[in-house]
Amino acid sequence: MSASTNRPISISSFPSPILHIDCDAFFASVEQALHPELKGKPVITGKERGIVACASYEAKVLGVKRPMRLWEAQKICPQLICLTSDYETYSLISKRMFEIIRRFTPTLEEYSIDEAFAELSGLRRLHRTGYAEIAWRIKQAVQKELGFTVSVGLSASKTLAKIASKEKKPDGFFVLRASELHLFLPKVALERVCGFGPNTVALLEKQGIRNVWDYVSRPEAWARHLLGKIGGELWHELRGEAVYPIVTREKEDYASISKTKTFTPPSSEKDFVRAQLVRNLESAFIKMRRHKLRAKRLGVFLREQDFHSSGIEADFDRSTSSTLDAVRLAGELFERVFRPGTLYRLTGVVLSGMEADRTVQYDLFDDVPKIESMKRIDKVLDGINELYGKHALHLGTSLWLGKHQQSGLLFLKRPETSGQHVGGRGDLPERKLQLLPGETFRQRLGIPVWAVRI
DNA sequence: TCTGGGGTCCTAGGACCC
DNA sequence: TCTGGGGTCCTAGGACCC
Repeated sequence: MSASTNRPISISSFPSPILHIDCDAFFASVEQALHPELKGKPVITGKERGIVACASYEAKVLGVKRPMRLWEAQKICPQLICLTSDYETYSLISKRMFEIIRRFTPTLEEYSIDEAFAELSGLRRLHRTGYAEIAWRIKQAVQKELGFTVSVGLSASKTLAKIASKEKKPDGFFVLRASELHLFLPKVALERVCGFGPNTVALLEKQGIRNVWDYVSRPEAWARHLLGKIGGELWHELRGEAVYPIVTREKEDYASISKTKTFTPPSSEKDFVRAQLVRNLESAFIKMRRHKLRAKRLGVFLREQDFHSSGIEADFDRSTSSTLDAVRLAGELFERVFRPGTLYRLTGVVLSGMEADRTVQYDLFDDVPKIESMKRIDKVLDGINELYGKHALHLGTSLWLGKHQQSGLLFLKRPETSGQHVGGRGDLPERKLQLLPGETFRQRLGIPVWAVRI
């Protein structure tokens, strides 16, 4: 179908003008704005993870992409400047951007650290100009005050505005009127729709859908049947009928916290994989406690060499913020997921059912002294780890000790902190504790390890 | 895109209950 | 009793996003 034969979708041109603003290479741009000597140079962030988290346009031009491995990027581009991510600064700049946009319109959604949606309806009188001009002024204000470019799209729905902002990236400005959709959408590839991932695109192509116009030309019922709820919603959004509202209230808390880690080479060694999992569990709990939350539910998953993953979830007896509390359940779930002989490349934990860790409601059967003691242990643990680095003090289970794996012990791997005392109640049989004196670990691992009985 | 890490939401099918 | 129909809740997995 050629564009000229398409009939316009008959709706007013801007029922609710929606702006999407998207920073260009955000992390790298912030670095360049803050350190002018980096301007015009190929810069990436993500050094601490060994991957390219964000590449400046100068780097992109030279073929550096996300998430390329660092050594690969440096091979392509020897003059590449690699920086450690500084999320605190990025968040600060992000907040400033949102504040600038809020000077123009209060209806703002902080969609991600470098993206926002805003509603402009009703603002023409206030600003004494048209929607496109308001959008242009917002772009100019942000760029002037932050010192880097952003791309702006203006259209009739969030989905269309997002397509529009990508249209001329970087430093883009694009107004997509609903009255022009029949001319524009035939040129838009399916994968440009936020919500159409690789699988959906493949499915649509099998149905003979080759671009977004093809999609919106089919009946809504067809879209809903093929792709479910989201299929129907996007069908409307792409026709300029806004379905998704601008969510102005700030996201208050996490719905879930997860930690995953890939290890190479893949392993089928059960104790090793379990150690990786428990390490993730520790990290997730540290993060959760930092945000003063506790979780009701724990999920555990393993990813195989071929990227297939499987996992299960279960509830804790009561919601908890204590790592020690969670180790046993994590172990049980692990036993149910782990399949001998399978090569795994990643473990992950997901904490969900989050609530504020304030009011403690002990019920009749809770072991109150034990809960209190675990809370004290966590406090000491977090304190020491803050002082000496993450995982300086950690659970024995997250050390890989081959067949002599133990849980319920904490290990301190810095000799200088050996004087620290961790209080609490022991709940392991005495003989298990005696099996593994610190000296044994020291010999086995060749690093100073201090077992602390709990 | 042969693939890092942290999130959200949806759904099909099973369990369980009238 | 092997035979309905239907509702709700849960769960594992999928898909997608940044």
